[in-house]
Parts: sequence; structure tokens; C-alpha cells
Amino acid sequence: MPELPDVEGFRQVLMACGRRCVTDIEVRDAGVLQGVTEKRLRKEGEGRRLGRAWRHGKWLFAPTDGGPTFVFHFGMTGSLWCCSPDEPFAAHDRLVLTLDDVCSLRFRDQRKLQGVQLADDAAVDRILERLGPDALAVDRAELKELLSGRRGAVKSALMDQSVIAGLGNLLCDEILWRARVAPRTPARDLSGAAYRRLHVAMGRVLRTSVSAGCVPPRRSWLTGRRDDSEPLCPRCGRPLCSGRIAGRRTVWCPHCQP
DNA sequence: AGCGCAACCTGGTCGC
DNA sequence: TGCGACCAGGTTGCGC
Repeated sequence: MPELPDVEGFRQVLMACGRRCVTDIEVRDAGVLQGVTEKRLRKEGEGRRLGRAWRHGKWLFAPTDGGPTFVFHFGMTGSLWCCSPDEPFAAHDRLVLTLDDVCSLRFRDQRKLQGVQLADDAAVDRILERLGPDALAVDRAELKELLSGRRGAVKSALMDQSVIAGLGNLLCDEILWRARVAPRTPARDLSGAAYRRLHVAMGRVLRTSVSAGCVPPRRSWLTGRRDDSEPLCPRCGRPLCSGRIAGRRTVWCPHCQP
């Protein structure tokens, strides 16, 4: 589920907590800890004051003053919540940071496909060096530069976090549909006009989705139709196609995306 | 270089 | 009601 817009929403959750101190860490399921034990997480994390949270692609970083950074990745089912410490736990609340004894920051995740790390600066750098530029920061020339050397399907390239960070399956389908680009087109075969449309679509889809906190399932968007039993294109009304590209379910309109 | 696939996990749905 | 098969918006690592 969580793509760039969702993770940006989780960053806002963190920002709303402010620069509070981590007074307690409760590991309710150690299965979400990555590369850190509960013992070390508590030893190095408790007592730290949170700094300004930042995001790159689908990764969320919560640095602490003079200490390590809490690093969150939400996989397909993760989310971040802030509530009163009195609030009953949800079934999949895996990690709880209590902030100044007044906020309860909860990492919730059904499937535990990714999780939480505690990283020093070098470890943060190692994460970043595997990632391409954040999708929100890519301009038109850079988009073309990143993709145009690729022989593979444009959707595969857009999905590849080491090329551009932040786009997931829904966003890619939505952007390609808006730009009228067929998902299997080899990236290097795209025209300059197609790259222009792709960049415009990426910007618009991202900005709207960030405002909504997710890729909105509007009926006027592809995303709002893809789970229909017999989905129709919101633009031309013809049936949508569904198939597998890069191992992921892909929905497109064969008429609008020739 | 880039694709397909399995693996990591859990839970919902569908057909029998 | 139960059970297996299959599916789901993510990432990694492997083989080809």
C-alpha cells in the first residue's frame, strides 16, 4: 500500500508529534525489527529527542539529537499512528514509541514485509545510495536521463527504486495512463513528447496524492476503477486490460495507451 | 541489463 | 464449516 504519498502522510504524523523525547519503547512484535535487537533499540533509542523527520522515496527517517536515526519502511501494509497512550492497541501495532509520556507513536503492520531500523549516519547513507532521486524532486530533463537508456518496459523502470524512488504499482499505472503511454513500451523508445507527458502526469498525480495521503480511488482515476469486476476506462469508457509486468498486476487502457 | 521467480509475512476471498 | 489455492499497493536475491 504505502507509496510516496502515504509515506509523506506518515511523515506528517511524525511532524505533528513535534520534537519530543522518546521516553519509552515497547516492542510488541520483534518481527518488525531489522538489524537491531529490542535491547539495543531501547538502550540507544530511549531518552533521545526526535529531530525533524524526512523522507526519501518510500523510506521515512526520524533522526534524534546526537543519536541514531529511526528508519521506517512500510512494506505493503505498514502505517504510522499517533494517539494517546491510553488508546487500546490495534491488532497489528508492532512497535510503540512513547513521547514525553503524552503521545503514543505506533508502527502498525499486518504483514511485516519490511520494518524498523536504528541507523547511524553511515547506515542511512547505505540506504540512500541504493535509491534513485525522490520522485517529487525529478524534473523533466532528469526523468528522461534516468529512463531513456533503458531497454526494458517503462513501467519496470518507473517501479525500480534504484532509478526513481517512491513510485509503487498503483502510482505507476496511474501515471502511465494519464500520460497515454503503454506500460510495456521500452523506455528508450519513448518520444520527447511522451517524456514530457510522463513528467507532467507524474507531477500532477504525485501532488494530488500527497494532498490526499494516498493514491485517491476516484472514479475519474484509473486507481478508482482497477478493482471493478469489469473495469472501464474513465476517459474513453472502453474496457481496461489487465496483465503482469515486472511481476506486478498492471492495468491499462489499450485504446488510450497504444 | 533486465526479466521472471521465490522468498519474506498475513489475511481475505473464492471454489469445492 | 473447513480447506487449499490464489491474490494483494513492497523489497531482495538468485538464476538465466
